[in-house]
Amino acid sequence: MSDLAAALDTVGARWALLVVERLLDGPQRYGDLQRDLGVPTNVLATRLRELEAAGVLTRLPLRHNTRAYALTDRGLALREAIVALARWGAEQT
Amino acid sequence: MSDLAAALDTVGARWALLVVERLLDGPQRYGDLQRDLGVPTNVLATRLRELEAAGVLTRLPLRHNTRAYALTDRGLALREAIVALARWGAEQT
DNA sequence: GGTCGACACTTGCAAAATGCAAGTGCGACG
DNA sequence: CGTCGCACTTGCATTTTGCAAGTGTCGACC
Repeated sequence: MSDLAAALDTVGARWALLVVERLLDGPQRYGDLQRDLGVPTNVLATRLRELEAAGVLTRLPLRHNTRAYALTDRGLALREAIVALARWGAEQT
Repeated sequence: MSDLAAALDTVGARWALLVVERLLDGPQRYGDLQRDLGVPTNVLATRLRELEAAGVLTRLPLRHNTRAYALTDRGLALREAIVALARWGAEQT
């Protein structure tokens, strides 16, 4: 499997990169991600589980039933790729 | 819609970026893409149609019922993003 | 002139992913 | 004790993806 295929295998699912992009601004809570992105709640829960399993993000317990999601170093390393893709998306010629 | 969401809207579908990556090496024929990538033929046909409609690639007629797919400038502009993603995928720490 | 093979798809259908709406558990607060 | 906010889960319809087989066309060969 090529390197690109490997990358897409972990962050190629729908909403995955958008979640990571949102977390580039710092840790966010579940409800914030849901409202900001408009992602269906069950899909968000699935993605967060997958991205955590892939070592892209971690859960930070805040209070009782409140936690925040934060990028790991591996997650932060996606910044370049996300910026490149976003710039391409902005060039609607 | 954010720039990233716009980008993913056109190249976020499964196999789309892998097709583009393959075309970075130069124009390829349908059968080549299919064999090299292992993508299901109906999905490949759909992606090529979508990517052509999005202005990412064009069809080059070669002989009778043979044509090649080549990236447009807009398609070539994806190189940076693809390289960044592939490098991230290669860093399996 | 008929047959065969290569090429680029299309079609039919099953499986998986996604989306929507409603429901669940649980601690805090009144 | 009841209600609220938060982080999910669950059930089900819709869409996407994948697999296998079939179609049309043209050139080469017999």
